[in-house]
Amino acid sequence: MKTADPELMRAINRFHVLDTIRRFGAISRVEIGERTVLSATTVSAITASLLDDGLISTRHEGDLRSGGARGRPRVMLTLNPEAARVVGAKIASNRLVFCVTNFQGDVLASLTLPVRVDRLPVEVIADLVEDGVRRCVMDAGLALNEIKTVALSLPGIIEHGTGRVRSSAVFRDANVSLKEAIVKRLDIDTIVESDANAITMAEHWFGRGRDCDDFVLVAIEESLGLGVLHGGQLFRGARELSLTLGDMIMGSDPEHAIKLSELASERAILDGDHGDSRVRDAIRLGQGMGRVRGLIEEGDNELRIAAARAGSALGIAIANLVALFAPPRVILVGSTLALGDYLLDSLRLAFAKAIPDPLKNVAQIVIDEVSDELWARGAAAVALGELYGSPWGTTGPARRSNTTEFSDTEAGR
Amino acid sequence: MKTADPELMRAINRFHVLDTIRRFGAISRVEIGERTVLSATTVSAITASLLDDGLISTRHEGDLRSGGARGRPRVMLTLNPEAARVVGAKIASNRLVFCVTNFQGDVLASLTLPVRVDRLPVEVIADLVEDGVRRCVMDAGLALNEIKTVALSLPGIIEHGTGRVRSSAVFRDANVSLKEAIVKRLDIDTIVESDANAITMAEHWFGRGRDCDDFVLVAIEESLGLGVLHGGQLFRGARELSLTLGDMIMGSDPEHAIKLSELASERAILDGDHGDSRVRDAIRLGQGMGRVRGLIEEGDNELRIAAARAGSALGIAIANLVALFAPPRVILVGSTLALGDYLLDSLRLAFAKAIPDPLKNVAQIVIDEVSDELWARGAAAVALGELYGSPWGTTGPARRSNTTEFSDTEAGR
DNA sequence: GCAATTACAACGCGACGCGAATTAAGTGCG
DNA sequence: CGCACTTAATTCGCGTCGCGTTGTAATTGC
Repeated sequence: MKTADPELMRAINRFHVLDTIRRFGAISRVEIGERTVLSATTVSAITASLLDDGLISTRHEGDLRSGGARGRPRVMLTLNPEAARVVGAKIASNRLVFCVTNFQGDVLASLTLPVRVDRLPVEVIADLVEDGVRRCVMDAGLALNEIKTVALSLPGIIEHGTGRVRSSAVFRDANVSLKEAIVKRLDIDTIVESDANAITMAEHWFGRGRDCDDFVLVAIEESLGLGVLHGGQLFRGARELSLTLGDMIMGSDPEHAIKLSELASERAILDGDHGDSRVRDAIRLGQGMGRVRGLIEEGDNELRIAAARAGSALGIAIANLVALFAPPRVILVGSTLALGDYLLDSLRLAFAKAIPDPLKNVAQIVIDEVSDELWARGAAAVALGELYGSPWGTTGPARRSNTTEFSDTEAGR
Repeated sequence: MKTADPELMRAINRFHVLDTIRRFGAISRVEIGERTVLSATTVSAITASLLDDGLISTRHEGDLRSGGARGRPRVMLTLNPEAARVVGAKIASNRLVFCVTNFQGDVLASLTLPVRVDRLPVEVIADLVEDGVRRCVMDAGLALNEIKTVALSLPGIIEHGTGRVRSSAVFRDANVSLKEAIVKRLDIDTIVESDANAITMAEHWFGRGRDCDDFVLVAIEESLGLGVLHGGQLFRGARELSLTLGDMIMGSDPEHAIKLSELASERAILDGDHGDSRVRDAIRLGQGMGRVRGLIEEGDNELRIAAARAGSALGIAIANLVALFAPPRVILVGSTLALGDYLLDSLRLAFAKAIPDPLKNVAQIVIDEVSDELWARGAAAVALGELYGSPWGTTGPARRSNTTEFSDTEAGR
């Protein structure tokens, strides 16, 4: 267990304040105090330190209290967007997506490389990633040494701590240290994270989970990912392993054990006899499910059934998750959602049937169709989240700024 | 999020020290410092405060360092067993089990009431619980006002915070406030917890999870319970709902959705055509599975198949849990384990088949057949765990003991 | 009996968060 | 135009925390 010392205490409160500023944008100190339940004194001290470190800046406008604004006006605080830049990336089997963001997660540049990395050797993938990162950083008008952290996200079972990829649909080899390969090439702090966790952070920071510190996210793409946000933080297993959903067994008979991924992954939906080359091409381009939807609408009954079957399986799996985690919200994302109601109707039905009665109204299900860029942005958010928590400045006590003290004393009197 | 203040800091470290003393029995201050990674100074201050509050006591013996014990001998510290007493209880459908423990969880008295509470109104059950608590406390030679907390555990979905029972196999009604009913009768602090969480704590404190801060426990009885220990603490869902396993759906088709409880609960195993009255009677007495094992050994093929089917389903469910939580250990408990290998062979086989390759060696499966009393003791441990964390003494700073100071100064010189 | 060794307590330091008092920076009314 | 009023933010002093250093206590070995 982590030992509790003043340093930890400050780290917690600093993060809390910084995160509050991020979430509510321009916000005054008083309001931070109200939201964090820290005293005004403490908030002042912490914000002074943050200002000193250049992580936030002041703005003397935007006080939007109701009309009669009596008293000393509030000084609004915002993140200093220039405080740091990070790169987030999504590695999928048929494309690499990069984005550079500033300190508050605004996208400065983004880049999609539609290359099929599927089953390539790690070293080759790492080369591609290096290339993408360098180009995207250049596009943002930055130099590589201005990037604080690179965060890579990909499907599969990832050891967050070590940056090892235990297994992934996009990797041929198992148990490779992706982090090491990237650090060797870029010499920048690198984080490797499951793509589901990345998009979970994205939803929490920018999307449908902004107002909610506890939710479960299910990512339905080629792989089936799972992200759990618990108390505002990503829930990682005991060994910092990321969670996956595709390996969930749907069936009671080990002889006929069917994994969820065999029912609900994109590959599974297409694995009728659809050798249709147009569809396969569309999938290469990452628009497979849109095409599939089109085919269903044109009357392809086989695909319709496959979609419904996938939806049913997912509905059940989600009900199982709700029974396990009892989250107030379940967010669904991923390219497979392009199937629309062909997937969702059966999903909702199966969920409703499967969810036990006392948990009926525990979880609200939210569908969110998101862009690839948001996934990459989520990876960036993972990186930023770690920056927010790490100590800046001079291992920094919340010291009163000495510089100001001098000028004040001399000029003022 | 909890705001970090000095009080929280002290609570954490105090708990940490107290818990270390509990786990390692007679232990010196230096050793506590090593184990908690707190400085010797801090440990001294905290232990002084704990001594002051009477929660621990010193013992000038038992220094078991290797032969050549040079230097000032270590003073060993132990919990003061008299510091508090709690009652733990297990409420099952056909029996109530109580135990009174002292501050370190030793059982002072225990009591089993073989009554069928199944489907009784809450008020009646509460009456029975009241009765049992009073009798058990008396058996321990104590008065009711010497009991600090009562912790009740029962199967089902429990809201730990409010003490409400959302649904339980032993309750006829849904969504009742058991805590309230008990407090009204006994006027003692009451905790309501799922029985799976209770036995999880029992395994952590006294059983097969002593050395391990992260594990998953599956309780296989009439109901199927799930306990998750994460970082040394019970993992509770966002709403402090306890987790259950029986509602996990084993199947992909919503039309034929089968809950795990329909395959692996004791009722399910017996629900062949076994109206055999001897078996039913045995079940009433809580020895059903032992009898079933006997019948299987006598050649009852139907039951053998049912047991194997249950094992398979459980093996798959456990594999799913491992895929979700990646725990280093999975502990299996519960009366159904009396079936022995008739259950476990198929369980192991199904688990091995279902677990995805990269997670092959993540989790070690441990079978632990435990007594009813341990469940009740686990409930007591839940109560004690909360006591360890709560502030004692005078909202107590780690003050240097004033009393001792006086006598020392006056007597010593 | 004295040195060496080890455990523990006492003291002082720096940092934290908080409440009360103080200063800053506006609005509104006469 | 100026003065009271109001609210925001800072400063100050207090109590607490954990930690490093120093001092003291209680042994063993020679």
